[in-house]
Amino acid sequence: MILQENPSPILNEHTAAHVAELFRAFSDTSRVRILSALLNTELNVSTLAESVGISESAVSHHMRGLRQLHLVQAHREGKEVYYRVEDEHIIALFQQGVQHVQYG
Amino acid sequence: MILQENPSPILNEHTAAHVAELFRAFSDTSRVRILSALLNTELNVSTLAESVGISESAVSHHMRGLRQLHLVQAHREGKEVYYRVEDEHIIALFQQGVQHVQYG
DNA sequence: ATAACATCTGAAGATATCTTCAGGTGTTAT
DNA sequence: ATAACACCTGAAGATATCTTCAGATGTTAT
Repeated sequence: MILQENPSPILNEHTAAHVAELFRAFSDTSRVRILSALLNTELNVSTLAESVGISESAVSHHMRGLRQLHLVQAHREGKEVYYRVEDEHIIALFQQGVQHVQYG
Repeated sequence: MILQENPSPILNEHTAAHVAELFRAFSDTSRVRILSALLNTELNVSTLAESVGISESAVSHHMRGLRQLHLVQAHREGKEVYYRVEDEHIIALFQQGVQHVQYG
């Protein structure tokens, strides 16, 4: 007897909310530019602010959100705080979105 | 002479905006649930509304946005309109986000 | 043509988001 | 201790987003 398995039932509210939260992290132009700058290297807040063209305060707010979702890691070096993308999985997810836009 | 190539410069405003727009499509709990329901099959608006637990009007609004981004395709069958995910690339991107949440 | 059903649409209100501003914290040098 | 620099934070205003509501459009059957 073969049990009919539902191939992928609808996500429950709780899981869906977390998935939405993850994608929302990538859903802002400034954050996308910040993350694109962090793909290969780690950078401090001032550098990010200058690269993206927004204030250091705005960068800081964005980084807090990304940090809380464990998408980036921060570490202090003297007066400066350097950020880098947390892991390769995040980079792959982000780049897949970029690729869809560029070569999709 | 070897030219130093910048491995991945920051995305320009225009491209970043498009990437953000793509991810924003996946950044809402209801849309995540809608898309999760559409992973294996195509479904009409009433079915989606019932599955997700929102009004048909709300579903319709969401589908318009997804359609405009070419993330889903619609086709009418009599009185009903069936939606399906546009292509495998979109499915892969979405599932990668789900996986990060579930096993990440 | 009319009725019933399925879907779509624009407007409106509640809520969330993003940036700026003003000031706070942490670090280093004098 | 003070100053200078880098970064963080909460509040506030402008803007965007999501759902609901009321009504429109499209389709099928009678």
